[in-house]
Amino acid sequence: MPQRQRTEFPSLKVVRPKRMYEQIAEQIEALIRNGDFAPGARLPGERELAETIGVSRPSLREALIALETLGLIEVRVGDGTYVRAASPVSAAPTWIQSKDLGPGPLEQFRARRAVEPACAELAAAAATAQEIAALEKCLERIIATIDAGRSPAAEHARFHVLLAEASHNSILLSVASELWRLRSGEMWETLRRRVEEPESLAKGIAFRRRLVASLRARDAAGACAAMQAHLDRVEQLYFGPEDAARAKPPERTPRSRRRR
Amino acid sequence: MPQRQRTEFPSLKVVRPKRMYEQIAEQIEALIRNGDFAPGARLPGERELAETIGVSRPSLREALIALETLGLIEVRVGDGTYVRAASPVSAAPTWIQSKDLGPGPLEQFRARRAVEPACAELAAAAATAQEIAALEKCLERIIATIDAGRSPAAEHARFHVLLAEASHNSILLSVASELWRLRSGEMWETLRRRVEEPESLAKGIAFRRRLVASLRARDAAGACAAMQAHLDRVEQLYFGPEDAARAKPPERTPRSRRRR
DNA sequence: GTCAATATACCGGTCTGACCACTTGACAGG
DNA sequence: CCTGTCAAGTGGTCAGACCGGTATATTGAC
Repeated sequence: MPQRQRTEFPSLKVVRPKRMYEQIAEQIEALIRNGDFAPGARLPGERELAETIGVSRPSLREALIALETLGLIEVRVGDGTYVRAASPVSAAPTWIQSKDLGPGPLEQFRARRAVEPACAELAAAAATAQEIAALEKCLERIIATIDAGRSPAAEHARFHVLLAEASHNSILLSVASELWRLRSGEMWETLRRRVEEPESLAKGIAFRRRLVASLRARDAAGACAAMQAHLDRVEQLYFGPEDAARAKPPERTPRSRRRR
Repeated sequence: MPQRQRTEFPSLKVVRPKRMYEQIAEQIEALIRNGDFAPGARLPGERELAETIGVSRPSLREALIALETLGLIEVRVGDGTYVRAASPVSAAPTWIQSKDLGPGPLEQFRARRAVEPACAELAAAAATAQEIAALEKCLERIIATIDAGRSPAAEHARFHVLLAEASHNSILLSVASELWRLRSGEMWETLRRRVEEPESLAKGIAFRRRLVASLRARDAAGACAAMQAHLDRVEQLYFGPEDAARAKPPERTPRSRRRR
């Protein structure tokens, strides 16, 4: 049962008190993942559930809304709350995971490696003239930024997100957006310096020119290959040639630390 | 301002009434994305904000919790609500997008095509013995389910999610989970029949055996190739040989229709 | 008997108003 | 100048109430 965080001594504060709705949400998610509530099953009514857990209806409601936002449950007005079909499949602990620190650089890069060639390939087939023009415009802006002596990191990100848009695939787009969003974090700051040298930047521009040309020519294979080559080069820069896809052991992440 | 969904005539019901908290969340997200509330800025107090928008505090709270769950804001107890540092990159309208109908089957499949070979490749390098054992156990369950004359769809999904887990890449895992979750929706019901014929199911089993063997042998290229071949075959079944990566025009999706 | 219209019980949606716990910052005392 | 205290403001939680929507049992007509 959720415990109200007591403050026996005002100044003794070990952990940040978990809000009621978080505790309830975790508890319900556990029940769902445990199979106590099967997919498609109907949860007890809000009033009943609240009483069972021992909290007020507003608090329970907040938890349900969090779970609904995460896509674990579905609330039907006037009917009831149902477990979404998610459970047998997604073993990913949405709630817990969404609260923790993100993946590391290498992990991000591996995902890029999977997604971006596909973006390039699809974009070659699906991109509209406007989208290609937008990519070219972005490329010009990258050049201008470099000429001005500033870091083109943001423009680079924009270029790749535009490319993902041009693929007309919403899933790839959302993954690419997320990857480049993560990449703007501080973790990459130091890594980035290695790439931001004149020679490397010039190669980046050449690659992007080649890519845009492939898109214009509707050359899917060429676009894909260009992206592959680019990622090969970047991987060398970032992670060195030894690389070797290290398989770290499961790595217990204690779930205690929180962002802030 | 949010409008209470009126029912002028009981039987005239055009759209499903949007719940208050959804309207409020959209509104606040729009304000954030518009820059009216800059990252790091503090939102007005709950009481004040509720009065400004013209809703009750509980409703406003529900909206804030939804936005917090999505990671757009951060609530500090006893202090206030703050806008999280959203990057300039992410153009993805989290809230609105997450509530809409998902992408179509072909779009989903294209994403699979990008993600799953990478999962197989990485898993060959990173999978632990337990994870490979779990995959084998799942494969056995698939066979048992087929022998029992039932559809192995859920087990198939589980197999691929387990594979994604074995890749030890949280991003690929979350994408794969999402893809297979979408796939359990009704949209695929009819499509699926084509694949669920004895001959096809047998090929699926053979592929999975081959894949697991590649993992055991730490043969990344082999695992990747097996997955590629499998996806080739499945693509034929689902979308026919003509395929040809049609570049549908932008396709205005009116965002009106809702699941259910 | 079958089927459609209706009545009703149940359920989620929303609101009011209140009290509690926490954070913060001003202020008085050392 | 530093420190401990206190008060104001903020989010957290609660209880209870009423509303409208949904599903189902009921009733009526055919």
